[in-house]
Amino acid sequence: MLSKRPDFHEYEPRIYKLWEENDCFKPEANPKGKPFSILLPPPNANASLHVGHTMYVIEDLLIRWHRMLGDKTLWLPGSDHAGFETQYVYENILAEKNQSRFDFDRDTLYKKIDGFVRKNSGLIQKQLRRLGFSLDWSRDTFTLDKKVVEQVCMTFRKMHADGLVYRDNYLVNYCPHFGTTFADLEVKYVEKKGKLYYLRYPLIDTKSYQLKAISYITVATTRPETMLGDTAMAVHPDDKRYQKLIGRTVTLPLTDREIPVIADNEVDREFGSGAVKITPAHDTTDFEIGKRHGLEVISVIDFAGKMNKNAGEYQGLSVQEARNKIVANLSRQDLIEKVDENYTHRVSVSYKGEHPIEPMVMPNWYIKTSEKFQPKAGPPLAEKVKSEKLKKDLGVEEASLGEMGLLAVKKKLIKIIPERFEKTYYQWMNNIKPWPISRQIVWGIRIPAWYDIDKNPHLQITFLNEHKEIVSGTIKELLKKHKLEEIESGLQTLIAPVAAEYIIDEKKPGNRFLQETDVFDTWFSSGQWPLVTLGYPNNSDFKDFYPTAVLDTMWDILFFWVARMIMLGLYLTGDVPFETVYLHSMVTDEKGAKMSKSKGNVIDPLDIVDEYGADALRMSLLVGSAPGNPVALSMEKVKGYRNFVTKVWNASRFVLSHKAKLKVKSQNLKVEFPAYAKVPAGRQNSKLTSRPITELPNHLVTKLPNLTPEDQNILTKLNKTIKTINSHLKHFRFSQAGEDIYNFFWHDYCDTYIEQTKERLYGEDQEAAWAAVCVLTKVLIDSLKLLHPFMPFVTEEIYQKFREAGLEGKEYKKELMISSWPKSNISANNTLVWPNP
RNA sequence: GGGUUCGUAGCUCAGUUGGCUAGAGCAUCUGGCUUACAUCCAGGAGGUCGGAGGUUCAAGUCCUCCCGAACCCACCA
Repeated sequence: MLSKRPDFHEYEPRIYKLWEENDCFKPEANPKGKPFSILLPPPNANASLHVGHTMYVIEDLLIRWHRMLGDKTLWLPGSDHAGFETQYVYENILAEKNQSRFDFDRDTLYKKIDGFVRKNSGLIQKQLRRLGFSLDWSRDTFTLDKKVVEQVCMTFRKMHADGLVYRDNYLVNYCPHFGTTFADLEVKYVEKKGKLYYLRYPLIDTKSYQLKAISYITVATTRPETMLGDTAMAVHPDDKRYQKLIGRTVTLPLTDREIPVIADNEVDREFGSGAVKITPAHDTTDFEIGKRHGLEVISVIDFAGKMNKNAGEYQGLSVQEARNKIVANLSRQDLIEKVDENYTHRVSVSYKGEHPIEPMVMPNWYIKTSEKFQPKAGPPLAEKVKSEKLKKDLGVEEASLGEMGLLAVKKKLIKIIPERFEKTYYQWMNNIKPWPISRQIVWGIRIPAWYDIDKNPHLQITFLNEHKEIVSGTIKELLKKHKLEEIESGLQTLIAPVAAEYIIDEKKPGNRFLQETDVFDTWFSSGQWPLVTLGYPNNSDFKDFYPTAVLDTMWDILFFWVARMIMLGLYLTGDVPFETVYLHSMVTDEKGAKMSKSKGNVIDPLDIVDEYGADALRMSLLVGSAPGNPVALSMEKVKGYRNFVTKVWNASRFVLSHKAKLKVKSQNLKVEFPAYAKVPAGRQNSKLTSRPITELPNHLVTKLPNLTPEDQNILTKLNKTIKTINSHLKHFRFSQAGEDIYNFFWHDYCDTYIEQTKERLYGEDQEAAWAAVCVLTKVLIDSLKLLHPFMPFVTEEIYQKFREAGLEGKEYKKELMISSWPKSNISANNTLVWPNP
């Protein structure tokens, strides 16, 4: 008998164990079903559960539903090494001990972080279990597992062979604080108040007749210190004020250099003086302009954020110090026209820690995304690509990664929900830029490229010598004083010139080689997630489950992750990695504000699970949320669904108690519960005659002659509900589905139908009571099934109680979670029909 | 600058390809401790669906403009 209130603290862990021990989470539970799979977006290995992860309940909902439909269902878990994020966390720990990454060689630092991650991993897996997630833990994958590293390196090798990999000296978002570059997507902008300096650059040739009235040109800048790297001044070609100056030369103050005045459309005539200084080495726009005009790139800031040797007397100063000194010196020469002290502009900062980004020119590894290519080995693209739709549009034989990614969605091979994100996706894919895949950190998969030190004497090396002192220089110079073994074992960083020769190999190709110290961007490895987890190319999981059915994630990583998986999936397999992309809600606090530590409004989902149970939390996240829109999580809402859990519990308690009461009497009546005796005329020979009512298709049940109009009514409503819920789930309308089953159960079943049966249940007519219990049970069990994907724990617990009480029938599997989904059979005009015999 | 979305009851939001008197939860008011459940039940009040025009037999839903809010991308030297 059920207790008066559900004790979820007691049954939730017990039920999860029951499922796990009976292998319910494995696809082998339905070996003959058609494959249905979802990959859990891998959380950071060292992370603990936050409220964002709880939205994966959508995946559990889909997975549980399909499992009950009889599909061979796989939900595959994993965790991500989260390169930069994790190193960031670890460096903070080092800082507490007054240490930094510079105190260790590369390999030692890697091992320390590895130890840290291993110590902290596993926590989130436990927490995901508490939410009831039916993940197949036997297939758990970590992005630094051997098989993953091997595949990622293989992919890189293939891309290199296909001419998609290149190194370039490009202006990158360099963060001097972390010592690494960031992709554009990883850079944030913050509003900052600063000064706008108006600098005068003296004109040469002022004696010329037309120009004698002008002795200098003024430019406006927020970064006067970069003037040392200026290689031109630019004006708009149509700007009348400067027309005559185009092609002339100005002196670069504080230096002995002379720079040309050029014309470029990028220049905004309205801004400042309409003339702009061009520093290709330290500004994105300037870099582009410099490229167009073939300007020299003079870098004046080094990777530590200090002025370098090109800065002359300012060498060694920090950027800020140099700025002060330069402004003072210019001022002395009367070359500062004015200073706007209250200028608001947007400054680029790293997304973590918000340290200022210093645009820098340095060599990085890139993937070509908009150049057409043709695989060097294996079948040509057009043959390999599996979809006819895509093939047709790829043209005869060539396509770029970006084009393939774009077409996959345009041709509906992948559907994005909500649809409006397809437009955003197109916009991004149409303007796709080269993908920088190298990061200057140690925590990640090291790029398998090797430099022959004899052929590349200019490799720039930083290492810890045997006395643990940092030594820097070119390899050629360093080898004069140090042994190669000493350099290699103490290696921190290696920067190879763009032109450096290298070999791609997973193993060291020879004694006199050094490996690249950059690692792959985390998204390069997680971009291959569907392939590495399923065991591309030969594993049976890959054959069974690729392409996966649904990819569910928050919209903020649509480009970081989803787009990359699409491109890499198509590139390697010729097929899309998933058929539907579902972009779920961002969970906010009850006022709709984003949760953040600084705001102090962070809710720990496990606190909610402790107080109200996992089922209540799950329901709160599923109902009232629309894809792509935020879902506000309030305690009031959770409480409401906790009440619903109690309601389901009590209704079941009611049915179970009457079933128990009946059992004694039914023996007197010689009627075995819940078998039924009466079948409609003409169906006596049916196989169905000896089956319990709870197993019968609803359209048969409603025809039973000993049912009342109320019974018929609830069964009809149940049928309708099954039908609409199927439709909602099929179309990813989880919120609607949840609301419908909630309403059906609470209002139709409990408030209306249960009340209607009381007269019979408490009456004298045992046969009538028996019929009522039959229908009560039938509708309850079907409802538990419909509710199960939403609230797995309480429904399974109740189901187990019914089994203990003797719920008979072949169809009753041991666990509700692997039982079959209720069937509806209602024709278009909503009347019940007989099937053809 | 380019793009997307939102504005529906006091609050938080649903509302599918346009189709019966616009829904839910919470809050509120009235009445009930009826032996499944007071974490409950029965009932009520509360909305000119941001504003104005248009398309249509029919508009919360489609189109145009306006007002207000949020977000994404690019980026200001």
